[in-house]
Amino acid sequence: MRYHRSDVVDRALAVLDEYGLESLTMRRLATELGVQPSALYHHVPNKQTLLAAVADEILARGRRPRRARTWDRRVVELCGELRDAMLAYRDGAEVVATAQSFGLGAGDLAAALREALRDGGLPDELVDVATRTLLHLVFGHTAEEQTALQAASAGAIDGEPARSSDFERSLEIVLDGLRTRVRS
Amino acid sequence: MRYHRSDVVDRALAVLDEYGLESLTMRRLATELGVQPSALYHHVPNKQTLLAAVADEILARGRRPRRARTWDRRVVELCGELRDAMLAYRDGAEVVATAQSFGLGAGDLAAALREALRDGGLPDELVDVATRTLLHLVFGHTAEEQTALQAASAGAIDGEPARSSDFERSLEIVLDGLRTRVRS
DNA sequence: ACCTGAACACCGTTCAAGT
DNA sequence: ACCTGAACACCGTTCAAGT
Repeated sequence: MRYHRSDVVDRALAVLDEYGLESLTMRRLATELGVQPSALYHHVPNKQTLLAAVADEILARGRRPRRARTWDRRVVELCGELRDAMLAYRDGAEVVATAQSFGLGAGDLAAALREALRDGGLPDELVDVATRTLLHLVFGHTAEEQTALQAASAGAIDGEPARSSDFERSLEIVLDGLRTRVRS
Repeated sequence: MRYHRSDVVDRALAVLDEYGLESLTMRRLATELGVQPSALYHHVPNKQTLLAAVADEILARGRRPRRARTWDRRVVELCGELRDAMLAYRDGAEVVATAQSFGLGAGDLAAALREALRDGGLPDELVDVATRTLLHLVFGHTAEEQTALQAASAGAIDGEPARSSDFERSLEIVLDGLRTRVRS
């Protein structure tokens, strides 16, 4: 039973998806792998790094072809890819958002978003702000949506069901703001 | 040395501001109050509730007169109040954002935002989405800004300094999107 | 190179008992 | 009403030692 780093990350993602982030402990993961907790530190320097790797894996598994031709359709496509990737795993939004807040992860998506905005003719000094605005929106909305979804599936249906169309509508508001600033 | 709930919350906020969220443990707080950990459970049912109360206190201390007359200036005023309130305490953004994600806190600000948007003539079906969009933006931006500020003050100046003007510019993008939809 | 065993320094929470 | 003392069931991480 000799493992590599990728085995540890894969198993961590499986534990996350089945039992949730609060159950994803180093000791629990070790038990799941049939190994002592200390053995994990041969593959990963610490838990934070492991979670960043899990976040990257979530994004990698959610990758899909990007075929939109106009800049605004491309933004919708990229934000949708990010949202769907996070929704595909339990607590995915929280894991990815936290990792990204430490400066890790989502680098590829962010770069692709920036490129779409630049190609669309958004002034250079607005490209970075707009990219961050869009990312904050996707993270914030998806985390809220996932919490609501998981609460609902756990039987606690309190308040609004947080409809999925809200995401698109929120995105459209920001896109309208961006269109105002695109050189014609 | 007999305490009330407000003493516990106040001391928790002091510990948060001085040592950070990761140091705000029930045991640490108990030591700070000169009391056994178990004594805290007389004033608060659990740590999550305590953190929600700390979040509310942060927002309460950040309250300021609201005097803007137009709906869009009012939105800027409210978002600025929220941001400044969170920035005033170490890890404030994370604490408030987390508490709000559990459906607690920021209720007053959210209601005021909703009111401003409705008064501004935004269609009813967009008021809630727009409010959430604005809140996600403020939470996301402020958390990122605070992380950068704290990293910078700790000596680690990596990457961009996350300029404060980005917040206003991000807000303006969303406001432009909203203005598109306001009935004239 | 990868893992075990044992330890260190912690957590949040409960509960009987005291005043 | 508020607190102590003691316990329960955990954490992340380190490090000498084994193969």
